[in-house]
Amino acid sequence: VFTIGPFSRLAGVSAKVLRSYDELGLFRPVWTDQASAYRYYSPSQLPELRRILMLRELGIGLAEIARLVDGRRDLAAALDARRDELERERRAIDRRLAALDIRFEMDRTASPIDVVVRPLPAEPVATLRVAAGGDVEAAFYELEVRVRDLRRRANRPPGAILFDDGTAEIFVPVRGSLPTDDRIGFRRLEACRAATVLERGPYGRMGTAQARLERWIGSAGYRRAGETRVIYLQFGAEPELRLPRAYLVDRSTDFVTELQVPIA
Amino acid sequence: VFTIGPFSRLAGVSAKVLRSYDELGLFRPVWTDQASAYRYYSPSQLPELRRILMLRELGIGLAEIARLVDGRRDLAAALDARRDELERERRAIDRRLAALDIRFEMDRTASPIDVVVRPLPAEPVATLRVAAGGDVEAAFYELEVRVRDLRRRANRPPGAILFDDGTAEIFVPVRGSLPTDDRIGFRRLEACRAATVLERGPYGRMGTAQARLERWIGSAGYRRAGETRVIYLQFGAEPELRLPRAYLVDRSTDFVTELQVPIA
DNA sequence: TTGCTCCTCACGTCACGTGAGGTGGC
DNA sequence: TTGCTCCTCACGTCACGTGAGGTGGC
Repeated sequence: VFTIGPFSRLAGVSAKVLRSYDELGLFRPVWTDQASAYRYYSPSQLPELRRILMLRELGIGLAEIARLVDGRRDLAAALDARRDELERERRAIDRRLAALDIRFEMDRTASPIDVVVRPLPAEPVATLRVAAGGDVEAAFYELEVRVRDLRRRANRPPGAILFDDGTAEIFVPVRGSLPTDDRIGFRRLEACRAATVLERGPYGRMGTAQARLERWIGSAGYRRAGETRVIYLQFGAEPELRLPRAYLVDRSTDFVTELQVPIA
Repeated sequence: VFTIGPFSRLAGVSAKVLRSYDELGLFRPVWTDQASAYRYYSPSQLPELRRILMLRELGIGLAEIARLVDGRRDLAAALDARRDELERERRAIDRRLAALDIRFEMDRTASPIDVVVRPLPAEPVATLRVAAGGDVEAAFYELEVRVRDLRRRANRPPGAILFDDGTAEIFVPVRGSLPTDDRIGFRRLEACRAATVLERGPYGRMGTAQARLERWIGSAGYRRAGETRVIYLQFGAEPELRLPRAYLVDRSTDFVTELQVPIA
C-alpha cells in the first residue's frame, strides 16, 4: 500500500483530487489510519480510478460519475446523453467561430456588426397596416394618437413588422387590451429567440444592415423563424404624442434602431 | 430614463447582470439616485451595452471585455486570440466525441476501453536490453537482483519500452544514479503526455490491447511521439527480490498492466 | 393605499488549485 | 534528528441565479 503522494503520481492525478474523491465517496483508500488520518491506497485500485477518470475526461460531472460507477445510472444511456451534449457544445463553438469569421470579413468592407442572439419577451401591441411604399410616419402618428387617447400607451418602444411583399405592420406597445376597428388592430407579439443588431443614424442604411444580419444568420447556422421586426429605440416624434422622453432625440444621427430576426 | 427592470427587458439581460456590470465598472447607469440608490438607464446606452454582450457571447471574460471597451487592449488582436482558443476548444470536443464513438464501436466486439490521456513524470531507471523473443522474465530477475544489491530500488513499478523491431528495454526505477556496465544501463525516462490504458489479467492479451490503443489514438486525432511503454502495476515475482509488496499478486488474473503511448 | 419594483447582502454553482498552520513517519 | 509528507481548514476561481429581508415610488 502507498500513501497518497506516491499513489497520486502512479495514477496521474493530484493528491487533492484523491482527498476530494474520498470525501465525496467516489473513490476511497483501501485503508485509513484512524490515529493519523493518513490515507493508504493499493495499485489494484487503479482500474476503478481509471474508469472514473475516463468519465471525467468526457466532461461528466462528479455527482453523475458517482451514480454511474455504483450502478444507480445506466452507463450506455449516460454516454449517449453526453454525446448529444457534446454535439450541442460543438455547434455553439462553430457558431462563435462563424460569428468571428463574418466579423473579420465585414470589417474590411463595412462597419463592424455586433449581432446578439437574445430572447424577446411577448408583448401586447396596437397595430396598423402600411402598404408597400406607404407613409410610415403618418401611420405612426395616427396609431400613437389613437393609443394616447385610449390611455393605453405602455412605456416600451414602438416598432414594425416587415413582410416579404414590402408591406409592413407598425405597432405601438399597450397596457391591457384594446378595442379594434377596421384600421387599428390589437394583438400579442409572441415571445421568441431572435438574432438582433443595433443600427445608429438615419433610416437610409436600414436595408444594408438588414442584408448583413441575414448573412450573419446564415453563416452562424441559424434559420429564420418569423418576420423581421424593427424596434425604434431613439427616434424623433411630435411633442403632442407625449411619448416617453427617454426615446426621443432631435438629430437623425442619434437615432438607434434594432433589427430583430426570429430564429429557430 | 428607465429603472433597471424596463431597461433590462429592452436589453435582453437580467437586472442582476446590470447591477454586476455597474459594480465592475463595465457598464454604468446614466444616473444613480443617491438617496434611493436606484439606477437609471437610457436607451441611448444600448449600443454600448450591445458591444459588451457581443464579446460576452464569444466567451470572452468580463475583465478582458472591460479592457477592450475602454481601449486598454486591442480588439482585433483579442478576437484573433479568442478564435485560436475556440479552435482549441473545438478540437478538445472532437476528441471527446471520437473517444465516445470508438467506445461504442468497440463495446460490440471487445471489452470496453478506458483510455486516459495524462502526464507521465520523468523517472531515473536501470535498464536492460532484451532481444526479440528473448526471456523477459529472466531479464527482470537479473535487473532486479542487481538493483536490489546496489540498494537503489525505488518504490515505483517496473516496466518495459517496446521497440518496433521487436526488441525491448526493460527498466526498474531507481533512486539517485547508478553505475553502468556492458549489460545494465542507467537513464532518465523523459516526462511526456501519454495516452494510457489499463489491462487486467495475464499478458496474452497485451497485443490486442496495444492495437486498440493505437486505433484510439488515431481516431482521437493524436500522434505518437515516442515508443510504447508497459508498466507492471500488479504482477508476480520471486520473494527474494524483496519488491514492494503492494505490487505483488499471486494469480495472473489479478495482474494489472498499463500501456502508455507518448503523444504530441 | 396597495402592490410592485428596487435596494443590498449572502449563499450556491463546479472541480479543483493554492496556500496556512500544524503533525506524523522514515 | 531533520526534512519530507501528510493532515484539515479556508479561500479563490467565474459569471451569474436565487433567495432573504427591507425600502422607495406610482
